[in-house]
Amino acid sequence: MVRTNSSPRLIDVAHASGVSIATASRALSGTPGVSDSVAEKVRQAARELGYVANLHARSLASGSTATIGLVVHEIGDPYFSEIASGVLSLAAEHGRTVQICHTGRDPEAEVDQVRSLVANRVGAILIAGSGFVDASVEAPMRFEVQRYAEAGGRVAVVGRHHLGVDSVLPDNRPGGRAVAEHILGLGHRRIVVVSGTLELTTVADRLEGVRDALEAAGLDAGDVPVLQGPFTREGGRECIRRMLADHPRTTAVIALNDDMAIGCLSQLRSSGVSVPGQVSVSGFDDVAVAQDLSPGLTTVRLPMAEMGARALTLALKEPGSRARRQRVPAELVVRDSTGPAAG
Amino acid sequence: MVRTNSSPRLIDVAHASGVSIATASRALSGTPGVSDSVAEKVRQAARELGYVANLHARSLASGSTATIGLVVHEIGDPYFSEIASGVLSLAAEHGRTVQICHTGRDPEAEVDQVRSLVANRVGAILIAGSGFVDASVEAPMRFEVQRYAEAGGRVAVVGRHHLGVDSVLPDNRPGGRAVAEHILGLGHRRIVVVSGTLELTTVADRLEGVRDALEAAGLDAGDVPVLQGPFTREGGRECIRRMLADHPRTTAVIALNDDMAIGCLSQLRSSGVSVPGQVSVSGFDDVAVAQDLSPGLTTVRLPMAEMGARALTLALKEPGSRARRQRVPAELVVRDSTGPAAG
DNA sequence: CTCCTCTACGAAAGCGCTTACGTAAGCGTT
DNA sequence: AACGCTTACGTAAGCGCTTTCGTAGAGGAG
Repeated sequence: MVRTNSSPRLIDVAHASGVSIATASRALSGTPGVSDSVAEKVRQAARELGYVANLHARSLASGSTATIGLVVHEIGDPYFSEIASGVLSLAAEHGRTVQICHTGRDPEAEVDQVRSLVANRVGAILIAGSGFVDASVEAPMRFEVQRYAEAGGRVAVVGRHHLGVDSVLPDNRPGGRAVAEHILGLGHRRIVVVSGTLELTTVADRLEGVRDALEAAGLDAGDVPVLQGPFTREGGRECIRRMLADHPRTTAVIALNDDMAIGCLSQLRSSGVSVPGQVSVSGFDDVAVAQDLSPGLTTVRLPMAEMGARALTLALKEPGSRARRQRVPAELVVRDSTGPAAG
Repeated sequence: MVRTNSSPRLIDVAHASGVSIATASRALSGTPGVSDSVAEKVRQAARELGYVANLHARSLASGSTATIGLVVHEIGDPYFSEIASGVLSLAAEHGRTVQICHTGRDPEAEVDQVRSLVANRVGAILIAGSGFVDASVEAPMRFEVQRYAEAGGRVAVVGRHHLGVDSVLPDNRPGGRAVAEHILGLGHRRIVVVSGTLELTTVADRLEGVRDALEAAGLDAGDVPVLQGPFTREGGRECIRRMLADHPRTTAVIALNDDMAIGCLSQLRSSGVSVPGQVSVSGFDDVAVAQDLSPGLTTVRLPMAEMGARALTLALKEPGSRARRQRVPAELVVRDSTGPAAG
């Protein structure tokens, strides 16, 4: 913390304007019970002194903070940075500051981050990003969140179920179904799914949707290989290399997020496979860059920034008696990376 | 803030372990002067009670915070989100939390954000992103930063001069020169620069570098059109439309950041212009996705995450007697979006 | 045995605010 | 004229910690 020896305190403002510290406090925070003339005098003095309230003292005394905490897996990932952007913009409108933590996709780091936010006594905690299918991995997180919520803290999550708090949930399963139907509708039958680890609920849900479509089309979902890799561009490249080796006759790749899809496009290009001529590729999320790729990426649009903003709105509202859920529709966006199945 | 009625305080830990609150404080914060046996007893009690220190109280009492503030123009922009990622990772290692503000590229919002960080008494402020050429726009920011620094606050900036504080400065000008030399070396002479507003120092510096190369090659820099637009993908698209209309015989586009370059590629593709067959395109920054574009983007690499981390390191160090400057080399990365000039 | 030095701890004074409570003044009622 | 109500302010008690200072007891030196 800055040595505040030089920075004025409330009492300095009070002296300068000839009132008590209590009146000064009320005048500056807008609490009623101060006459207009006095309030203006105080504000004037504060301005002249360059007074800025010490938020730590304020929080300690009042028992409330304007800070909200946001936990993301990796801020460098466009999916999360777009969510963060939505949160930051709305938070600024509400005069609230946001503390961001990233976990590097490590479930333990995640719990640590939440604990540290609790220690900071933030006013609300927002958690973005997939949860884990394995309940035992999810349990410590759930515990921490519940304890915070019971103590009166506000929590909202985006894209995560099972935490027992308010949530903004994208239609992952319907989205998966829509994109798979699109691929099937183009006549593709030799399909491969490129996926992050199935331990993530997001991945599992999207895959579920893909399977729904496959089975609705009378196919055996078991016949469609699911290649797993890191949920990143590099993971996409890796999966394509495996695909080219093990399933060379594939005509369509359904990647379960855009990052992997971008890696897929990149590797296919390096390997001399034309898209969508020989192989069609689809993604999921519609990150900003998806439309500017070549070919433009067919994907499922999720309004990330809006999802972040909505989560914040939920967290700022009075807590309901039970956890609220907001579904966010997923919309298929067809661009140039998918085309009719070759011969 | 969470109603802390239920959450244990230091005094509860002290009682539970049969020591004074002072000893409990020392034991938990690792201050010497407590016997090992007592310290362990206290830690044990804290664990059992699920005690987490109230950071506001701690900050108020000790006059120091573990929080550091980071100001970026737009967190959804990969340039900034990669810097943020570097900062967050290193901060986590130091057990520090990061409060991120984004300004939406509005100089006034920027100053407000800094003020709010000061109010929060953060331990250090990091400012990422270009400054403004116009000194009068920059002045309020400079004033705020100086006041904070004089009060003992630590500030570091990345990619910004003239604020009189420690800085991490990418080699924008040499980078601009390098990429322009590359383009010239490929035989291009009908070149267009696609640029953000010249009011940003980053833009001005890069452009300076480009001009250096042009003049070193014996060309008149005045003959090379500089198309300005928003420093975004959409800006890139817009500039290409203008270029196709006004300078149809152009063979090379030097975009001053990757975002614009991506927009250029996108618009050229929609307009049926082949890259690099008819027109070569280069970018600047080397955002993560640059290598996965089609064609892979020739650009100038800046180690964004490292720059963020370095700025944090500077801010965490003991303040020097004078502002330190760290230069970060810019490295030309040649990929597939640039090729020999046609005919 | 006295004196001094350490060490390990407790008492208590804040850090800079907010806010319950007390009070004086002003005004309308009965 | 006495009473109550309201408004506008001041007094002071904390919020939950850290840290200075004081002190009791242990141990060594003289």
